[in-house]
Amino acid sequence: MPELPEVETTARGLRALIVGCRIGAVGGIDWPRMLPTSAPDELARALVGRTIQAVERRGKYLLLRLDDAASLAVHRKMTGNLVVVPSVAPRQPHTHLALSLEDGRDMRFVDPRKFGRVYYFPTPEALERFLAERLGPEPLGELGVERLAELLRRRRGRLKSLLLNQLFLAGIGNLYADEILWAARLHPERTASSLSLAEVERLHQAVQRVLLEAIARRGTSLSTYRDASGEPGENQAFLQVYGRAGAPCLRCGTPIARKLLGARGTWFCPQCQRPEGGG
DNA sequence: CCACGATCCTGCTAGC
DNA sequence: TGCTAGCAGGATCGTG
Repeated sequence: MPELPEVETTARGLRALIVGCRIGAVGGIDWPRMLPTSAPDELARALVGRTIQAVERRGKYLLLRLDDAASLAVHRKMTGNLVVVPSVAPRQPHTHLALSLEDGRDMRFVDPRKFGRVYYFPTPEALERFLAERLGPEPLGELGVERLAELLRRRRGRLKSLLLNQLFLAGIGNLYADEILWAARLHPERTASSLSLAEVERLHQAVQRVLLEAIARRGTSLSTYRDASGEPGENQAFLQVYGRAGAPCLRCGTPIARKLLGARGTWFCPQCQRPEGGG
C-alpha cells in the first residue's frame, strides 16, 4: 500500500525521469471510473502537447504540474503504480492509463485492484481546494511538538484512528501507523487527548524517524509496490510489528498481538505498548 | 465529535 | 488437484 514514503520515493523517481518531457499521446484508458473529474476524451485533449513542469507529493497524492497551470493528482490507494517504461514495452496487465512522452517513453498507471484514481484539475486553485478539503499538515513539514500536542488535545478518538485520518496528518496509512505507535511505545487504542507531553514527544519523534527511515529505504514493498523505475523498496526487511503476529517483539520478546481496530489489522506489542493508564 | 458498517475491486490464501 | 469463500484495505458516505 503506497503511503507517504512510497509516494515520496515515486515522486523523486518521476521527477528525475519525466520533468521537462512533453506528452504526445494519451491512451490505454479502460476504466473510466478512475477519472472522477474528467471524461477520457477530455483528459486526452487536455494533456496532449503539455509539458510536465514539476512532480510533487502531498499526503499520499502524487502531483504532476503541467505547463498550462493544469495538474494531475494521482492517488494509488492499495495497488496502484506509476512506472516509466519504453513505449514499445508490452503493456502489462491492469494498465489503465498510458501517457506517451515524445521521447519514446510511456508513463503508465498500473492498478490491479482498480481503487486508484487520477484527478485532472484545470487550475492551481481547483487543485488546492481539492487538497485542502482532504489533507491536514505534512508530518515531515511544519509539524512541531507543540503543534502536535495542540492537535491531539482536542481529540477524543483512538490514537491509531487519528493517525489514519488524513485531515489530522497527511500521508500515514495502516502500515506506518502501527510502526510509528510501536516506535513511540503507545497503545493504538489510547485516547488521543490523554497523552502526556513526554508521550507526545515520543510520538513526534517516532513519526519523523519511521517515515524518514522508510524514505531512505525507498519504501516498503510487501506485494505490489514498485517505484517509478519498477524497482521494489527495501523497508519490508525492517518492519518492527506490521504483519508480525505471534513473533517476538524486537524490543522485549513478548509475542506481537494482532487485533481489528476500525476494520483494520492492527499489530502491537502488548508489553511495550500499554493501554490507557498503563504508561 | 466519534464509532461502525458498507462500498468499491481483484489477487491471494486457507480450507475442503 | 481444483474449487470456493473470505480476506486485505484507503477513502467516502450513511447511520447511530
